[in-house]
Amino acid sequence: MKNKLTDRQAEILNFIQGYIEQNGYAPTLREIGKNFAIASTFGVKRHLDALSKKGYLNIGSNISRALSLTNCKEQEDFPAKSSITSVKTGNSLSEELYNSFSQIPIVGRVAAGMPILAIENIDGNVVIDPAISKNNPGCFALKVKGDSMINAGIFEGDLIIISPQPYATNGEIVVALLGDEATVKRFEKRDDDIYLIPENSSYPPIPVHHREDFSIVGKVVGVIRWYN
Amino acid sequence: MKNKLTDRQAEILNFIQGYIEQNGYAPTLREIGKNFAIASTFGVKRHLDALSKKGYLNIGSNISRALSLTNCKEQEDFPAKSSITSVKTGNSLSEELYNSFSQIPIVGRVAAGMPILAIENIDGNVVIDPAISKNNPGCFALKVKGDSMINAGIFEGDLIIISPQPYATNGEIVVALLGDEATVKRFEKRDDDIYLIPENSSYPPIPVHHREDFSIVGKVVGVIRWYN
DNA sequence: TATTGTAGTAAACAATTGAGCACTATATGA
DNA sequence: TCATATAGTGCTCAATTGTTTACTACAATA
Repeated sequence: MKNKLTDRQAEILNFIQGYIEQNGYAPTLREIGKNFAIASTFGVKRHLDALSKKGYLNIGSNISRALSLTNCKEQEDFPAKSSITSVKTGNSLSEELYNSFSQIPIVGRVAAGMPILAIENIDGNVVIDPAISKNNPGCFALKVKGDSMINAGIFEGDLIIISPQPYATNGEIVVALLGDEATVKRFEKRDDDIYLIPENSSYPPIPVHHREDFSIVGKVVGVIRWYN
Repeated sequence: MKNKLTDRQAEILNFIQGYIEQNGYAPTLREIGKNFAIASTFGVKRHLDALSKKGYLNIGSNISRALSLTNCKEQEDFPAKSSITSVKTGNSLSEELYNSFSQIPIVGRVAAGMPILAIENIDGNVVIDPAISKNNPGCFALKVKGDSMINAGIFEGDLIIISPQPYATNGEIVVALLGDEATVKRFEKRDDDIYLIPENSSYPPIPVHHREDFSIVGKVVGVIRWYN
């Protein structure tokens, strides 16, 4: 397992496990800190984040006492190195989820250049079905602004899942760059002319075949919407 | 322990147990209230105090999410209650499928009775963001048929995520049973009249206030669509 | 030398969350 | 009819608690 814990992290993980067993609920950051003489909650938090990133801990964000161990932990007590096969079969769901197989970044803002691929703009992460991310390596999520695709069932605030690719075929919904701006549109090629077609009768198709600042970022492979 | 629980108390105890199993930590007063349409935390708290007094629940005072079951619960569980209840609470279902992660069942077909809760109809599973299933314990997915909600961005073939609850508030999108049929509609209550409103101008609102075969299955908390 | 990862402090902030009070309503029995 | 238990609303309050920013320190390493 590549996710090795530091001594400190292992200690803390151990403490959390014990605390939960004793009390039936998880400790707070401050309680953990108190037990390890860590005065700042931030110091504790970074340990927890590390444990989470390495797949040993689930953390409910912004939720009190929402720590729970993954199934990883129990196995960890004996340091036999596990093969790929056992990782795959064992209790692999949690591992897969945390190995960025199905946890993909949400790119919040879309600005100049090719910022979609920049790490700076990441707004968070969302877990999607592993079956999807497996078929679309490198995929990421975008939060939709505007209403140009409502007839295609893509609304403001929706998350769209993008599979990066520089091309598209007729009828596919794509994310494209037009100069500085990134938009979601339906891709349509007629003869030699290429159009980006909004799925909203209020907006006209955009001819792009003559534009040099046009490029395709990727194909929209999914839409996710959460109410509230 | 001979301290008998009221129906309400038993329901709530059950919910807490399920929540903890699914999330690894206990719900808040408000989360419990939300699931039982109890608006005031005080209403919830008194139920919990009763459960505690009767020996079914440990409550950490002034501590967030510090509910844990006593061993009482498991022993007295489900005396001879109906099969619906046990299916619904999903001890068999959720324990295996949910595990510590957010894999929820997809209910394929919707037919007579209350088949949404029957195991037979399960069509597969889908992984959703843990943040969602955490807030909507017992949620499941449905595959949409028909076009009555296209203006709300819900298309044929989409997966909608349902949080089971027998009530709804104005404007929410719900899955409701009308006799043998289950449909997705927007819930609207005007004075004493209740309507199920299709989000498609081709269809008229359906008045249901006088119908005895009407019931609400749950609230639509999310939509997921995958393009081939 | 510069960079990266780990480890920690201090302080401020905002959201979550349990507790409490006053009040209403309904059903059950004595 | 009166008391009691159950069930709920609407509200306020204060404590708990996770998050974030800015800064320091040390060891390993490229």
